[in-house]
Amino acid sequence: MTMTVKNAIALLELFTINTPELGLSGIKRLSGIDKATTHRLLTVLRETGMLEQNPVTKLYRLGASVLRLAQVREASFPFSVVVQPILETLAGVTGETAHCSLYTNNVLAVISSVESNKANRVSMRGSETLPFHATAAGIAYLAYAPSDVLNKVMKRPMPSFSKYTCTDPDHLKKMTDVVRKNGYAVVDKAFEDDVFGVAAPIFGAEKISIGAIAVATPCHRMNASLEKLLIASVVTAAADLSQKLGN
Amino acid sequence: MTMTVKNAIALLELFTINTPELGLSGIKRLSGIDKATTHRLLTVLRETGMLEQNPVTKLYRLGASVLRLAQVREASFPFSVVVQPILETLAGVTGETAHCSLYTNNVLAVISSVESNKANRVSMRGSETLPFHATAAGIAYLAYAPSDVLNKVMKRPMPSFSKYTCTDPDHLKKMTDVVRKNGYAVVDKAFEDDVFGVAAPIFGAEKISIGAIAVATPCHRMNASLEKLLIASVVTAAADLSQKLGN
DNA sequence: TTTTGTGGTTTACTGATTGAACCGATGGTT
DNA sequence: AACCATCGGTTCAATCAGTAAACCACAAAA
Repeated sequence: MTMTVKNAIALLELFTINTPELGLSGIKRLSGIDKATTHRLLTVLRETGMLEQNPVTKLYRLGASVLRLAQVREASFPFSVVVQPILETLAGVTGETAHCSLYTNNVLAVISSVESNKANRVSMRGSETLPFHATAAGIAYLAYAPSDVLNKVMKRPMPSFSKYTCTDPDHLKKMTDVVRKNGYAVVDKAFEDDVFGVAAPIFGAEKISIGAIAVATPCHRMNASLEKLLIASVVTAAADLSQKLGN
Repeated sequence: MTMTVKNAIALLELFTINTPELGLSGIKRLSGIDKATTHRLLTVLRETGMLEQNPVTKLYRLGASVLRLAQVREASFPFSVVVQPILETLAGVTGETAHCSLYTNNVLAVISSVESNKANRVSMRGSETLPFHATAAGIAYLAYAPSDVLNKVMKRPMPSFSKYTCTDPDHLKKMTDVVRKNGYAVVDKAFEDDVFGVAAPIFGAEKISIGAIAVATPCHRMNASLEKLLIASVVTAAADLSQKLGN
């Protein structure tokens, strides 16, 4: 139902850091929506300021309206501004890339990240949304998410990103059990080869997770003592954030 | 046409800094849309992450999706991050409240502002969008806007906010002529009693304005030398911003 | 008990949405 | 120059998704 609105929002979601500008044909291709429909949706989105169109290249990009909306949200429910220093501390203490993601639209959206200053580090460019089943952040989130979210994820296909990706629903469920026991998630090489991730959930009201805070390290740098440090730091950071959010 | 999407976006625009959380009935009241329709739109917006709902109070608020969208836009077309220091300088030099707004959805949306640190100052709280005909920012923008924008504004009713508000289309047009001659706009007590505003347009591609940068002062503090300072500072700031935006 | 307020749901009807086909322009190939 | 593939954008009849009125359950007040 209400496919029209869903389609319109879906068009907005096509714009990413790697593809910040798109033309009509590209949008049609990516969305799979009929070209005429796409064009009409784009027109409305342009008229409402959600999108802007470069008059010469005809390419569309996200408009000023999204800035205003984000501003309103930040003013009433500060997040980015609260997360930023926490991530900076986390990245500083661990020396690795730290990021924070929130549940939206059936994925985890990376809202903020601070990259390690080591030459060999994990970059978040191109990872704006994280799959639940293949990332530490995803597993950590799922462990404390409303139960229907976990069920939905288990029902949907779980694409494999590496030979270590968990693709079995039962296995996934067990991993969340472990997280609930430990309070954090550790995932090795499941999303990207050579990336080791540690994450802990961040809580909204009623002990239900709303996202996760995580640290990602190149595998070769991993060892037992670093792992200990990462876990302790991430757990602290997540608790700190949850508390600052007033929950 | 495509009223559905327009309505959906309109619902998002109802959330403001002063009313960051709204219930179904309130949204229905503000939007004038049928309750069932409103509810279904809200449901879709919630499912897509544009809105979140407090499970206990049932109130809706803007969701994490808007943060992600804003992040994408900022990454590809930095604005807030570029404007911020310029506004800080502007507010510092003039000692008055400075703000920057962009054209969206038939209004100027205040994207960023830095308030004066004087006790008696102009606050931007509650002024998230500015009417064209009654603010210095609006006039400055209109003077260099695509001609159809000015025509549209002149055709629509121009509500009066004070006894000095310009409500005559011809008068408005003349004001924009003056702006084009001077390069800046000066508007006295037209939007709020006791507020004096100076603004200059900021340019995108092709010498077409995309918004404005402005300074607002309590009237009683105004005098000829302060006006000179404001004008010079605003013009400089706007030019600086336009140039930094790469146009 | 009745009224008025929430948030939320169901229904038959209808008008808005859809998508194949089309258009004109642009740019590269042969 | 003729050709082909794209591009962005438009048309219009068929149909399907959205609408609005009425309804429900609950809570607080009168």
